[in-house]
Amino acid sequence: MARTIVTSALLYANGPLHFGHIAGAYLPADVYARTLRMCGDEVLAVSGSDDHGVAITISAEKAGEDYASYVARWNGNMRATFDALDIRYDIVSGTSTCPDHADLSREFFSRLMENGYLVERRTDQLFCVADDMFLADRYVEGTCYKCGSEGARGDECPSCGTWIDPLEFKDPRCKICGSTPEARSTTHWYLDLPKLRDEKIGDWIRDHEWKTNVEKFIQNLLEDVPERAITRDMSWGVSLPPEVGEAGEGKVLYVWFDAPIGYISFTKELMRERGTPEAWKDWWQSDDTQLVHFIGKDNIPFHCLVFPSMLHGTGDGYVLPAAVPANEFYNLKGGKFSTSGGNAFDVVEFVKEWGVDTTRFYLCSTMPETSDSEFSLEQLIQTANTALAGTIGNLATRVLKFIAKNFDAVVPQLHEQHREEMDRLILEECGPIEDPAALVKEFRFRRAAEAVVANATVANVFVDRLAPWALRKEDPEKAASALNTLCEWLNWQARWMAPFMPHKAQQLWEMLGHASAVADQPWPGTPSAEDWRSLSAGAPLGTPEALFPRIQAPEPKA
RNA sequence: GGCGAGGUAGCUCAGUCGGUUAGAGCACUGGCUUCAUAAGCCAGGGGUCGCGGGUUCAAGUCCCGCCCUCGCUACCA
Repeated sequence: MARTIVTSALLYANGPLHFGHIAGAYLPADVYARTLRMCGDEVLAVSGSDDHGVAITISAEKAGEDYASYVARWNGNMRATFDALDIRYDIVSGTSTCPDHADLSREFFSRLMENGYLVERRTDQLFCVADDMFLADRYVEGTCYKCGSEGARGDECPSCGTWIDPLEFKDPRCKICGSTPEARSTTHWYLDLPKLRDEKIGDWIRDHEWKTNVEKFIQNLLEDVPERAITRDMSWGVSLPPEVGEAGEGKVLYVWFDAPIGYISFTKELMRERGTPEAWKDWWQSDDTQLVHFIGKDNIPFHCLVFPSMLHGTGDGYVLPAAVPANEFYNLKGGKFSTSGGNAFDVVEFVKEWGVDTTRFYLCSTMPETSDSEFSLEQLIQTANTALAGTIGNLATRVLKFIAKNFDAVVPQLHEQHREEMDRLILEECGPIEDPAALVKEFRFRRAAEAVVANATVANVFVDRLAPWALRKEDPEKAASALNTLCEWLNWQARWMAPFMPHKAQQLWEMLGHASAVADQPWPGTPSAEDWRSLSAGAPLGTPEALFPRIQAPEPKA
């Protein structure tokens, strides 16, 4: 049995989850996991929050909260959003709350050090006495020593674009409190990415098949990959392992170092809860596992270069990612979703108003797979009314209501003399039938969503060709055979819908008279004449209701 | 400044290794149908593929230059 670890980027616990995140890394992961599970694969889906880092401590202090509860709040927001959209993981944890996280992160550090992939360096950095902390480049500002403009940041001058060395500012200011920081000497550890690259991972990256939008980015990056500091002077985070000695006091692992390790530590946490504490190794240290990271494009360097380097550098046989289906960005009104910039809305409220499945489907059908794409409420409503209500929902009601009125609300009989004609018609002559799962496995979610609708169109064409309302009078047996065929088709339609629209799929499944869960059904693939039928004539059907009631477009707001 | 992505129909987007008349959905127009949620089916109009050069028998696709948009630039899909 194939086994796959599906991860979604750990969300930085510093703000709410918005549609950009969801369309980028969470919904595709969920659809992918649901699809693989129906296909019979074993899947482990992992996500959570990335809780450490300076930005969080600063925001928490501004909000007057302690770090842990600040982080817990955003982690809670994430869980609530997942629930609202029915996005499911085997575990959603957080790097500050997962009991296995700190130890495993330190173990990574230690193993990398043993294997000679860490470099210790002493450098000068600006330290704010008032705030009692070393200042990350971005938290320093001053007058640009090249163009003289004020308000240059510690990393770059926005006026002239010069790369700034904050130590060269004549008038450095702490961006947090405005006081003048001083230079202090500090020791940090660097991940020796050039060495890791040269000792195998470079070849692996070059030879690996990446999604096209990842390929160029990563190959370029590989050319001059720098050493990267993986420690920071602060208290909120994972402390360093004891073997670094006194130099490690008051320091923690840098967030981007410990964050991806969360995928593994969360798995450990889950397996311990399940009572099989060693089972995480079967996933993470097994050659048979397929590791798939769902992320947004901004995370490409970490997941395609840095994290694989770390995994390889431990020498502990960790699996390297098989695929990193990074999405581009999902925009709102031409700009990025941004909660701080006000260009966003409350996802939970939105879903309450427009519906889980409708939202999921629309996001799938507009996902930024190959280039940035655009979210629009008008289009969502249009999609809901045409593809969902018109094509799929109406197919179900036109068939099932007709049967309820004229065929006693049971599966009509297929008369043998019609079998061949019916099969040929619907399987060959009413349009192409596509397998959405095949497209999902290629990470083509947009086309997969289209395929679900296109398959419903096949049945709509079939209805129009046979016109059962006329046939009922001329040749009732043939009408029964046609309607039987349509019931069988709906039986497929519900399963095709399940990974994308779990609730509506279940609702349709029940309308067909099933009591089971559609998500537990094996994936159907595409039908072939030999064995695509499974319903028994005379089996009672459920009550047909509009699957997707049409929605009224809201009055344009002034 | 550096790096990356993008500019294709009114809108949102596909376009593989360069290869017939450049595709889809929505929107629009016309016809058919009346089972169904004013739903369905069929047909049609609509494009100088950002601009200018070049390579080629052949360029949306490759090369050079330019314009515009967006993102990242080390905390945020």
